[in-house]
Amino acid sequence: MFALVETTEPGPERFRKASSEQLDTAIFAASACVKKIKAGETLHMEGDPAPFFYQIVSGVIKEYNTLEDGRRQITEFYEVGDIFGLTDDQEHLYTAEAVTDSVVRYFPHDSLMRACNSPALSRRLLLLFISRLNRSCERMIMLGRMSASQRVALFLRRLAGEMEDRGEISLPMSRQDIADHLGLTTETVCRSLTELKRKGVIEMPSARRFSVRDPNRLQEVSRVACDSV
Amino acid sequence: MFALVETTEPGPERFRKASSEQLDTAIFAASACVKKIKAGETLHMEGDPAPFFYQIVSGVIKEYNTLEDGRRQITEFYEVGDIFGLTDDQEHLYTAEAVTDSVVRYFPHDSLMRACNSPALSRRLLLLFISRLNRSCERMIMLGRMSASQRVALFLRRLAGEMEDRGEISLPMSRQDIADHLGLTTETVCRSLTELKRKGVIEMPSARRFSVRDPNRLQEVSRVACDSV
DNA sequence: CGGACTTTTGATTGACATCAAAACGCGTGG
DNA sequence: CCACGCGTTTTGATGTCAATCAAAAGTCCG
Repeated sequence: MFALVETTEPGPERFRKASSEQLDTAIFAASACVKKIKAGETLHMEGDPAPFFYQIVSGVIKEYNTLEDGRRQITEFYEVGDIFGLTDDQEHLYTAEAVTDSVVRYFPHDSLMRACNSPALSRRLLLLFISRLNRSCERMIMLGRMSASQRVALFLRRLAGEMEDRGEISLPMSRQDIADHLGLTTETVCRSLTELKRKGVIEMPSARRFSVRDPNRLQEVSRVACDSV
Repeated sequence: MFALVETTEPGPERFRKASSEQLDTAIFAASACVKKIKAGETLHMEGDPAPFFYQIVSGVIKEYNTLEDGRRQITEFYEVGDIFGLTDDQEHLYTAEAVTDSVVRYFPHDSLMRACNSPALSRRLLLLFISRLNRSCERMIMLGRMSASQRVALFLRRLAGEMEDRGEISLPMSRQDIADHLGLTTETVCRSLTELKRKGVIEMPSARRFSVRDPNRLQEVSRVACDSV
Protein backbone atom coordinates (compact mmCIF):
# COMPACT_ATOMS: atom_id res chain seq x y z
CA MET A 1 0.00 0.00 0.00
CA PHE A 2 1.30 3.40 -0.98
CA ALA A 3 4.29 1.89 -2.66
CA LEU A 4 6.84 4.03 -4.38
CA VAL A 5 5.15 4.45 -7.71
CA GLU A 6 6.87 5.55 -10.87
CA THR A 7 4.52 6.42 -13.69
CA THR A 8 5.39 7.31 -17.25
CA GLU A 9 5.00 10.88 -18.32
CA PRO A 10 1.61 11.47 -19.90
CA GLY A 11 2.88 13.64 -22.72
CA PRO A 12 4.51 16.92 -23.65
CA GLU A 13 2.71 18.84 -20.95
CA ARG A 14 4.84 21.54 -19.43
CA PHE A 15 3.06 21.33 -16.14
CA ARG A 16 1.55 18.20 -14.78
CA LYS A 17 0.43 16.60 -11.63
CA ALA A 18 3.76 15.05 -10.78
CA SER A 19 4.22 11.36 -10.61
CA SER A 20 6.25 12.05 -7.51
CA GLU A 21 3.00 13.09 -5.91
CA GLN A 22 2.61 9.41 -5.23
CA LEU A 23 4.92 9.45 -2.27
CA ASP A 24 5.96 6.45 -0.31
CA THR A 25 4.49 6.95 3.11
CA ALA A 26 5.43 3.56 4.40
CA ILE A 27 8.05 5.19 6.53
CA PHE A 28 5.36 7.25 8.27
CA ALA A 29 2.99 4.37 8.50
CA ALA A 30 3.91 3.23 11.97
CA SER A 31 2.39 6.37 13.39
CA ALA A 32 -0.46 6.73 10.92
CA CYS A 33 -4.11 6.81 11.90
CA VAL A 34 -7.10 6.98 9.65
CA LYS A 35 -10.00 9.38 9.78
CA LYS A 36 -13.26 9.60 7.87
CA ILE A 37 -14.95 12.90 7.11
CA LYS A 38 -18.17 13.69 5.37
CA ALA A 39 -18.60 16.08 2.47
CA GLY A 40 -18.65 19.66 3.73
CA GLU A 41 -16.89 18.97 7.00
CA THR A 42 -13.58 20.67 7.68
CA LEU A 43 -10.43 18.89 8.70
CA HIS A 44 -8.88 22.08 10.00
CA MET A 45 -9.28 25.85 9.67
CA GLU A 46 -6.79 28.60 8.95
CA GLY A 47 -4.94 29.38 12.14
CA ASP A 48 -5.62 26.03 13.77
CA PRO A 49 -2.65 24.33 15.38
CA ALA A 50 -1.07 21.84 12.99
CA PRO A 51 -0.15 18.67 14.82
CA PHE A 52 -0.76 16.56 11.72
CA PHE A 53 -0.45 16.41 7.99
CA TYR A 54 -2.56 14.19 5.78
CA GLN A 55 -2.71 11.81 2.88
CA ILE A 56 -5.93 11.03 1.07
CA VAL A 57 -7.07 7.42 1.07
CA SER A 58 -10.28 8.17 -0.79
CA GLY A 59 -12.36 11.18 -1.72
CA VAL A 60 -11.50 14.78 -2.59
CA ILE A 61 -10.37 17.55 -0.24
CA LYS A 62 -10.18 21.26 -1.05
CA GLU A 63 -7.74 23.62 0.60
CA TYR A 64 -8.63 27.30 0.67
CA ASN A 65 -8.16 30.75 2.15
CA THR A 66 -10.91 33.13 3.07
CA LEU A 67 -10.67 36.90 2.77
CA GLU A 68 -12.28 39.35 5.13
CA ASP A 69 -15.20 39.94 2.79
CA GLY A 70 -15.94 36.24 2.49
CA ARG A 71 -14.34 35.67 -0.87
CA ARG A 72 -12.42 32.44 -1.09
CA GLN A 73 -9.46 31.23 -3.06
CA ILE A 74 -9.24 27.47 -3.34
CA THR A 75 -5.56 26.78 -3.76
CA GLU A 76 -5.87 23.10 -4.52
CA PHE A 77 -8.13 20.10 -4.83
CA TYR A 78 -6.43 16.99 -3.50
CA GLU A 79 -7.22 13.44 -4.53
CA VAL A 80 -6.26 9.88 -3.73
CA GLY A 81 -2.62 9.64 -2.75
CA ASP A 82 -2.05 13.38 -2.41
CA ILE A 83 -0.36 14.75 0.66
CA PHE A 84 -1.42 18.06 2.16
CA GLY A 85 -1.44 20.10 5.33
CA LEU A 86 2.32 20.58 5.38
CA THR A 87 3.40 23.69 7.18
CA ASP A 88 6.62 25.14 8.47
CA ASP A 89 5.30 26.59 11.68
CA GLN A 90 2.82 25.16 14.07
CA GLU A 91 -0.37 26.40 12.51
CA HIS A 92 -2.26 25.78 9.31
CA LEU A 93 -2.47 28.62 6.82
CA TYR A 94 -5.36 27.06 4.94
CA THR A 95 -8.70 25.53 5.64
CA ALA A 96 -9.09 21.94 4.50
CA GLU A 97 -12.63 20.82 3.76
CA ALA A 98 -14.01 17.63 2.27
CA VAL A 99 -15.59 17.99 -1.17
CA THR A 100 -16.91 14.44 -1.05
CA ASP A 101 -17.05 11.92 1.75
CA SER A 102 -13.41 11.12 2.29
CA VAL A 103 -10.93 9.05 4.20
CA VAL A 104 -7.54 10.41 5.15
CA ARG A 105 -4.64 9.03 7.05
CA TYR A 106 -2.76 11.47 9.21
CA PHE A 107 0.78 11.71 10.45
CA PRO A 108 2.35 13.69 13.25
CA HIS A 109 3.87 16.90 12.00
CA ASP A 110 7.35 16.06 13.23
CA SER A 111 7.53 12.83 11.27
CA LEU A 112 8.14 15.07 8.29
CA MET A 113 11.28 16.42 9.87
CA ARG A 114 12.32 12.93 10.86
CA ALA A 115 11.88 11.90 7.26
CA CYS A 116 14.81 14.15 6.44
CA ASN A 117 17.08 11.60 8.05
CA SER A 118 16.47 9.36 5.09
CA PRO A 119 18.25 10.63 1.97
CA ALA A 120 15.94 8.66 -0.28
CA LEU A 121 12.83 10.10 1.30
CA SER A 122 14.34 13.56 1.35
CA ARG A 123 14.79 13.36 -2.38
CA ARG A 124 11.22 12.25 -2.87
CA LEU A 125 10.00 15.11 -0.74
CA LEU A 126 12.17 17.57 -2.61
CA LEU A 127 10.76 16.42 -5.93
CA LEU A 128 7.27 16.56 -4.53
CA PHE A 129 7.72 20.17 -3.50
CA ILE A 130 9.33 21.18 -6.75
CA SER A 131 6.39 19.74 -8.67
CA ARG A 132 3.97 21.50 -6.35
CA LEU A 133 5.73 24.78 -6.99
CA ASN A 134 5.53 24.21 -10.72
CA ARG A 135 1.85 23.53 -10.51
CA SER A 136 1.26 26.58 -8.40
CA CYS A 137 3.12 28.56 -11.00
CA GLU A 138 0.75 27.33 -13.66
CA ARG A 139 -2.06 28.60 -11.45
CA MET A 140 -0.49 32.03 -11.37
CA ILE A 141 -0.40 32.18 -15.14
CA MET A 142 -3.99 31.06 -15.23
CA LEU A 143 -5.19 33.56 -12.65
CA GLY A 144 -3.06 36.42 -13.87
CA ARG A 145 -3.24 36.15 -17.61
CA MET A 146 -6.03 33.92 -18.84
CA SER A 147 -9.60 34.71 -19.81
CA ALA A 148 -12.54 33.05 -18.10
CA SER A 149 -13.07 30.50 -20.85
CA GLN A 150 -9.38 29.66 -20.97
CA ARG A 151 -9.37 29.02 -17.23
CA VAL A 152 -12.38 26.75 -17.36
CA ALA A 153 -11.03 24.87 -20.37
CA LEU A 154 -7.67 24.38 -18.69
CA PHE A 155 -9.34 23.22 -15.52
CA LEU A 156 -11.31 20.58 -17.42
CA ARG A 157 -8.23 19.54 -19.30
CA ARG A 158 -6.33 19.00 -16.09
CA LEU A 159 -9.15 16.94 -14.66
CA ALA A 160 -9.43 14.90 -17.83
CA GLY A 161 -5.68 14.47 -18.01
CA GLU A 162 -5.37 13.28 -14.48
CA MET A 163 -8.26 10.90 -14.81
CA GLU A 164 -6.56 9.59 -17.94
CA ASP A 165 -9.98 8.87 -19.24
CA ARG A 166 -11.68 9.10 -22.56
CA GLY A 167 -15.07 8.43 -21.08
CA GLU A 168 -17.13 10.32 -18.55
CA ILE A 169 -15.27 12.27 -15.95
CA SER A 170 -16.61 13.16 -12.56
CA LEU A 171 -16.74 16.78 -11.45
CA PRO A 172 -17.08 16.32 -7.71
CA MET A 173 -16.91 19.99 -6.78
CA SER A 174 -19.67 22.58 -7.07
CA ARG A 175 -19.69 25.46 -9.52
CA GLN A 176 -18.93 27.73 -6.60
CA ASP A 177 -15.85 25.66 -5.78
CA ILE A 178 -14.66 25.79 -9.37
CA ALA A 179 -15.23 29.53 -9.42
CA ASP A 180 -13.31 29.99 -6.17
CA HIS A 181 -10.50 27.96 -7.60
CA LEU A 182 -10.35 29.83 -10.91
CA GLY A 183 -10.88 33.33 -9.57
CA LEU A 184 -14.29 33.67 -11.22
CA THR A 185 -17.96 33.65 -10.21
CA THR A 186 -20.33 30.70 -10.46
CA GLU A 187 -22.26 32.47 -13.20
CA THR A 188 -19.17 32.96 -15.31
CA VAL A 189 -18.14 29.33 -14.84
CA CYS A 190 -21.60 28.25 -15.97
CA ARG A 191 -21.52 30.47 -19.01
CA SER A 192 -18.09 29.21 -20.02
CA LEU A 193 -19.25 25.62 -19.66
CA THR A 194 -22.38 26.33 -21.68
CA GLU A 195 -20.20 27.86 -24.34
CA LEU A 196 -18.03 24.74 -24.50
CA LYS A 197 -21.11 22.54 -24.71
CA ARG A 198 -22.63 24.71 -27.41
CA LYS A 199 -19.46 24.41 -29.48
CA GLY A 200 -19.47 20.66 -29.07
CA VAL A 201 -16.12 20.60 -27.29
CA ILE A 202 -17.53 18.82 -24.25
CA GLU A 203 -20.68 16.98 -23.29
CA MET A 204 -22.37 17.12 -19.90
CA PRO A 205 -24.95 14.42 -19.18
CA SER A 206 -25.39 16.01 -15.78
CA ALA A 207 -24.01 19.02 -13.94
CA ARG A 208 -21.39 16.95 -12.18
CA ARG A 209 -20.19 14.81 -15.08
CA PHE A 210 -18.59 15.62 -18.39
CA SER A 211 -16.72 14.06 -21.27
CA VAL A 212 -14.38 15.61 -23.77
CA ARG A 213 -15.68 15.32 -27.31
CA ASP A 214 -12.97 17.32 -29.02
CA PRO A 215 -9.68 17.24 -27.10
CA ASN A 216 -7.91 19.34 -29.71
CA ARG A 217 -10.48 22.11 -29.52
CA LEU A 218 -10.34 21.97 -25.75
CA GLN A 219 -6.60 22.36 -25.84
CA GLU A 220 -6.94 25.12 -28.38
CA VAL A 221 -9.35 27.08 -26.21
CA SER A 222 -7.17 26.71 -23.14
CA ARG A 223 -4.05 27.83 -24.98
CA VAL A 224 -4.78 30.84 -27.13
CA ALA A 225 -6.70 34.02 -26.59
CA CYS A 226 -10.42 33.37 -26.36
CA ASP A 227 -13.36 32.29 -28.39
CA SER A 228 -13.52 32.09 -32.12
CA VAL A 229 -16.58 30.75 -33.98
CA MET B 1 29.74 33.97 3.88
CA PHE B 2 26.17 32.72 3.53
CA ALA B 3 26.14 31.45 7.06
CA LEU B 4 23.10 29.77 8.45
CA VAL B 5 21.07 32.80 9.40
CA GLU B 6 18.17 32.77 11.78
CA THR B 7 16.16 35.96 11.84
CA THR B 8 13.30 36.85 14.12
CA GLU B 9 9.82 36.89 12.70
CA PRO B 10 8.87 40.37 11.54
CA GLY B 11 5.36 40.34 12.94
CA PRO B 12 1.94 38.79 12.69
CA GLU B 13 2.07 38.49 8.94
CA ARG B 14 0.43 35.34 7.70
CA PHE B 15 2.69 35.16 4.72
CA ARG B 16 6.21 36.37 4.67
CA LYS B 17 9.44 36.02 2.87
CA ALA B 18 10.73 33.18 4.99
CA SER B 19 13.81 33.54 7.09
CA SER B 20 14.69 30.11 5.85
CA GLU B 21 15.15 31.73 2.46
CA GLN B 22 18.59 32.53 3.78
CA LEU B 23 19.92 29.09 3.18
CA ASP B 24 23.32 27.86 4.06
CA THR B 25 25.01 27.17 0.78
CA ALA B 26 28.40 26.49 2.28
CA ILE B 27 27.90 22.85 1.50
CA PHE B 28 27.55 23.67 -2.18
CA ALA B 29 30.36 26.17 -2.13
CA ALA B 30 33.13 23.85 -3.27
CA SER B 31 31.56 23.68 -6.68
CA ALA B 32 30.25 27.22 -6.85
CA CYS B 33 31.16 29.68 -9.56
CA VAL B 34 30.17 33.28 -9.90
CA LYS B 35 28.63 35.03 -12.89
CA LYS B 36 27.80 38.66 -13.60
CA ILE B 37 24.89 39.65 -15.78
CA LYS B 38 23.68 43.04 -16.90
CA ALA B 39 20.16 44.35 -16.55
CA GLY B 40 17.94 42.90 -19.27
CA GLU B 41 20.13 39.90 -20.00
CA THR B 42 18.71 36.44 -19.48
CA LEU B 43 20.33 33.73 -17.43
CA HIS B 44 18.26 31.05 -19.09
CA MET B 45 15.05 30.67 -21.08
CA GLU B 46 12.07 28.36 -20.69
CA GLY B 47 13.00 25.00 -22.11
CA ASP B 48 16.74 25.47 -21.74
CA PRO B 49 18.63 22.59 -20.20
CA ALA B 50 19.13 23.14 -16.49
CA PRO B 51 22.62 22.14 -15.47
CA PHE B 52 22.69 24.76 -12.71
CA PHE B 53 20.67 26.50 -10.08
CA TYR B 54 21.50 29.90 -8.68
CA GLN B 55 21.83 32.10 -5.65
CA ILE B 56 21.87 35.87 -5.90
CA VAL B 57 24.95 37.65 -4.61
CA SER B 58 23.71 41.09 -5.62
CA GLY B 59 20.99 42.57 -7.79
CA VAL B 60 17.47 41.49 -8.65
CA ILE B 61 16.38 38.69 -10.98
CA LYS B 62 12.89 38.10 -12.32
CA GLU B 63 11.56 34.69 -13.26
CA TYR B 64 8.71 34.52 -15.76
CA ASN B 65 6.67 32.57 -18.25
CA THR B 66 5.60 33.79 -21.63
CA LEU B 67 2.31 32.87 -23.28
CA GLU B 68 1.83 32.37 -27.01
CA ASP B 69 0.42 35.85 -27.45
CA GLY B 70 3.37 37.50 -25.74
CA ARG B 71 1.74 38.08 -22.38
CA ARG B 72 4.01 37.38 -19.45
CA GLN B 73 3.51 36.23 -15.90
CA ILE B 74 6.38 37.10 -13.61
CA THR B 75 6.25 34.44 -10.93
CA GLU B 76 8.86 35.96 -8.66
CA PHE B 77 11.43 38.66 -8.14
CA TYR B 78 14.50 37.30 -6.40
CA GLU B 79 16.91 39.32 -4.30
CA VAL B 80 20.15 38.93 -2.39
CA GLY B 81 20.43 35.49 -0.86
CA ASP B 82 17.51 33.98 -2.73
CA ILE B 83 17.87 30.67 -4.47
CA PHE B 84 16.16 29.98 -7.78
CA GLY B 85 16.28 27.85 -10.89
CA LEU B 86 15.45 24.64 -9.07
CA THR B 87 13.77 22.08 -11.26
CA ASP B 88 12.91 18.42 -11.07
CA ASP B 89 13.67 17.49 -14.62
CA GLN B 90 16.51 18.61 -16.78
CA GLU B 91 15.03 21.75 -18.21
CA HIS B 92 13.98 25.12 -16.89
CA LEU B 93 10.28 25.93 -16.93
CA TYR B 94 10.87 29.66 -16.50
CA THR B 95 12.96 32.37 -18.04
CA ALA B 96 15.30 34.13 -15.62
CA GLU B 97 16.25 37.68 -16.53
CA ALA B 98 18.21 40.34 -14.66
CA VAL B 99 16.16 43.34 -13.55
CA THR B 100 19.30 45.20 -12.47
CA ASP B 101 22.96 44.43 -13.04
CA SER B 102 23.45 41.35 -10.90
CA VAL B 103 25.89 38.80 -9.64
CA VAL B 104 24.87 35.19 -9.07
CA ARG B 105 26.68 32.12 -7.93
CA TYR B 106 25.66 28.90 -9.56
CA PHE B 107 25.70 25.30 -8.47
CA PRO B 108 25.46 22.07 -10.43
CA HIS B 109 21.94 20.73 -10.49
CA ASP B 110 22.88 17.42 -8.88
CA SER B 111 24.38 19.05 -5.82
CA LEU B 112 20.79 19.59 -4.74
CA MET B 113 20.17 15.89 -4.71
CA ARG B 114 23.44 15.29 -2.93
CA ALA B 115 22.33 17.79 -0.31
CA CYS B 116 19.63 15.31 0.65
CA ASN B 117 22.32 13.18 2.23
CA SER B 118 22.57 15.75 4.97
CA PRO B 119 19.56 15.64 7.29
CA ALA B 120 20.21 19.17 8.48
CA LEU B 121 20.33 20.56 4.98
CA SER B 122 17.33 18.51 3.95
CA ARG B 123 15.35 20.15 6.70
CA ARG B 124 16.45 23.59 5.60
CA LEU B 125 15.46 22.81 2.04
CA LEU B 126 12.13 21.46 3.14
CA LEU B 127 11.38 24.64 5.08
CA LEU B 128 12.51 26.71 2.16
CA PHE B 129 10.09 24.95 -0.14
CA ILE B 130 7.22 25.13 2.29
CA SER B 131 7.68 28.87 2.63
CA ARG B 132 7.88 29.21 -1.14
CA LEU B 133 4.62 27.36 -1.47
CA ASN B 134 3.01 29.61 1.09
CA ARG B 135 4.17 32.65 -0.76
CA SER B 136 2.94 31.31 -4.03
CA CYS B 137 -0.39 30.72 -2.38
CA GLU B 138 -0.56 34.34 -1.36
CA ARG B 139 -0.01 35.16 -5.02
CA MET B 140 -2.96 33.05 -5.99
CA ILE B 141 -5.20 34.93 -3.59
CA MET B 142 -3.90 38.17 -4.97
CA LEU B 143 -4.34 37.22 -8.61
CA GLY B 144 -7.62 35.43 -8.12
CA ARG B 145 -9.47 37.59 -5.67
CA MET B 146 -7.99 41.04 -5.25
CA SER B 147 -8.73 44.30 -7.05
CA ALA B 148 -6.05 46.21 -8.93
CA SER B 149 -5.45 48.67 -6.09
CA GLN B 150 -5.27 45.90 -3.53
CA ARG B 151 -2.67 44.09 -5.58
CA VAL B 152 -0.51 47.16 -6.00
CA ALA B 153 -0.81 48.07 -2.32
CA LEU B 154 0.11 44.55 -1.27
CA PHE B 155 3.05 44.54 -3.63
CA LEU B 156 4.39 47.76 -2.13
CA ARG B 157 3.80 46.46 1.36
CA ARG B 158 5.80 43.35 0.65
CA LEU B 159 8.64 45.41 -0.77
CA ALA B 160 8.56 47.77 2.18
CA GLY B 161 8.35 44.89 4.63
CA GLU B 162 11.27 43.06 3.17
CA MET B 163 13.39 46.15 3.04
CA GLU B 164 12.45 46.68 6.67
CA ASP B 165 12.77 50.36 5.99
CA ARG B 166 10.89 53.44 7.00
CA GLY B 167 12.72 55.62 4.51
CA GLU B 168 12.87 55.53 0.74
CA ILE B 169 12.50 52.19 -0.91
CA SER B 170 13.84 51.31 -4.31
CA LEU B 171 11.52 50.00 -7.00
CA PRO B 172 14.05 48.41 -9.31
CA MET B 173 11.55 46.92 -11.74
CA SER B 174 9.61 48.73 -14.46
CA ARG B 175 5.86 49.35 -14.43
CA GLN B 176 5.55 46.67 -17.06
CA ASP B 177 7.33 44.20 -14.78
CA ILE B 178 5.05 45.07 -11.90
CA ALA B 179 2.03 44.69 -14.15
CA ASP B 180 3.25 41.32 -15.41
CA HIS B 181 3.74 40.23 -11.85
CA LEU B 182 0.34 41.40 -10.63
CA GLY B 183 -1.69 40.32 -13.64
CA LEU B 184 -2.49 43.90 -14.67
CA THR B 185 -1.46 46.41 -17.35
CA THR B 186 1.12 49.16 -16.93
CA GLU B 187 -1.62 51.75 -17.18
CA THR B 188 -3.59 50.20 -14.36
CA VAL B 189 -0.49 49.96 -12.18
CA CYS B 190 0.19 53.65 -12.83
CA ARG B 191 -3.34 54.65 -12.00
CA SER B 192 -3.28 52.66 -8.78
CA LEU B 193 0.00 54.28 -7.76
CA THR B 194 -1.33 57.72 -8.61
CA GLU B 195 -4.36 56.97 -6.48
CA LEU B 196 -2.17 56.00 -3.52
CA LYS B 197 -0.10 59.15 -3.96
CA ARG B 198 -3.21 61.31 -4.20
CA LYS B 199 -4.52 59.86 -0.95
CA GLY B 200 -1.21 60.54 0.75
CA VAL B 201 -0.57 56.88 1.50
CA ILE B 202 2.76 56.85 -0.30
CA GLU B 203 5.20 59.37 -1.70
CA MET B 204 7.20 58.96 -4.89
CA PRO B 205 10.14 61.32 -5.37
CA SER B 206 10.81 59.54 -8.65
CA ALA B 207 9.19 56.75 -10.63
CA ARG B 208 11.55 54.15 -9.21
CA ARG B 209 11.53 55.19 -5.55
CA PHE B 210 8.80 55.40 -2.95
CA SER B 211 8.23 55.76 0.75
CA VAL B 212 5.27 54.76 2.86
CA ARG B 213 3.67 57.76 4.55
CA ASP B 214 0.73 55.96 6.10
CA PRO B 215 1.47 52.28 6.75
CA ASN B 216 -1.94 51.71 8.30
CA ARG B 217 -3.77 53.05 5.29
CA LEU B 218 -1.56 51.01 3.02
CA GLN B 219 -2.40 47.91 4.98
CA GLU B 220 -6.05 48.88 4.95
CA VAL B 221 -6.11 49.26 1.18
CA SER B 222 -4.35 45.95 0.63
CA ARG B 223 -6.73 44.12 2.94
CA VAL B 224 -10.31 45.19 2.30
CA ALA B 225 -12.36 45.77 -0.80
CA CYS B 226 -11.25 48.85 -2.68
CA ASP B 227 -11.20 52.59 -2.52
CA SER B 228 -13.09 54.65 -0.01
CA VAL B 229 -12.89 58.44 0.36
C1' DC C 1 -45.40 16.98 -3.47
C1' DG C 2 -42.82 20.65 -1.38
C1' DG C 3 -38.77 23.04 0.11
C1' DA C 4 -34.05 24.10 -0.20
C1' DC C 5 -30.05 24.23 -2.66
C1' DT C 6 -27.52 24.27 -7.05
C1' DT C 7 -27.23 25.41 -11.70
C1' DT C 8 -28.42 28.09 -15.58
C1' DT C 9 -29.91 32.12 -18.23
C1' DG C 10 -30.85 37.09 -18.80
C1' DA C 11 -30.10 42.27 -18.06
C1' DT C 12 -27.20 45.69 -16.38
C1' DT C 13 -23.14 47.64 -14.32
C1' DG C 14 -18.46 48.37 -13.45
C1' DA C 15 -13.46 47.61 -13.31
C1' DC C 16 -9.83 47.02 -15.94
C1' DA C 17 -7.99 46.66 -20.80
C1' DT C 18 -7.19 48.93 -24.84
C1' DC C 19 -6.16 52.73 -27.73
C1' DA C 20 -4.07 57.16 -28.04
C1' DA C 21 -1.18 60.81 -26.87
C1' DA C 22 1.21 63.84 -23.77
C1' DA C 23 4.86 64.36 -20.18
C1' DC C 24 8.96 62.93 -18.23
C1' DG C 25 13.84 61.02 -17.95
C1' DC C 26 18.01 60.03 -19.63
C1' DG C 27 21.88 59.22 -22.46
C1' DT C 28 24.21 60.85 -26.74
C1' DG C 29 26.21 64.01 -29.64
C1' DG C 30 26.49 68.57 -31.49
C1' DC D 1 25.20 73.18 -21.92
C1' DC D 2 21.42 72.37 -24.72
C1' DA D 3 18.96 69.82 -28.44
C1' DC D 4 17.49 65.59 -29.91
C1' DG D 5 15.72 60.92 -29.82
C1' DC D 6 14.05 57.08 -27.55
C1' DG D 7 12.11 54.51 -23.91
C1' DT D 8 9.28 54.78 -19.77
C1' DT D 9 5.68 56.72 -17.19
C1' DT D 10 1.47 59.13 -16.81
C1' DT D 11 -3.10 60.78 -18.10
C1' DG D 12 -7.32 60.68 -20.91
C1' DA D 13 -11.20 58.51 -23.80
C1' DT D 14 -13.45 54.47 -25.02
C1' DG D 15 -14.50 49.51 -25.19
C1' DT D 16 -15.17 44.97 -23.27
C1' DC D 17 -15.23 41.01 -20.35
C1' DA D 18 -16.63 39.41 -16.30
C1' DA D 19 -19.17 40.80 -11.91
C1' DT D 20 -23.39 41.82 -10.09
C1' DC D 21 -28.27 41.70 -9.67
C1' DA D 22 -32.33 39.08 -10.57
C1' DA D 23 -35.03 35.23 -11.54
C1' DA D 24 -36.13 30.84 -13.71
C1' DA D 25 -35.04 25.96 -14.21
C1' DG D 26 -33.20 21.82 -12.48
C1' DT D 27 -31.95 18.47 -8.75
C1' DC D 28 -31.98 16.19 -4.45
C1' DC D 29 -34.25 14.45 -0.45
C1' DG D 30 -37.46 14.17 3.08
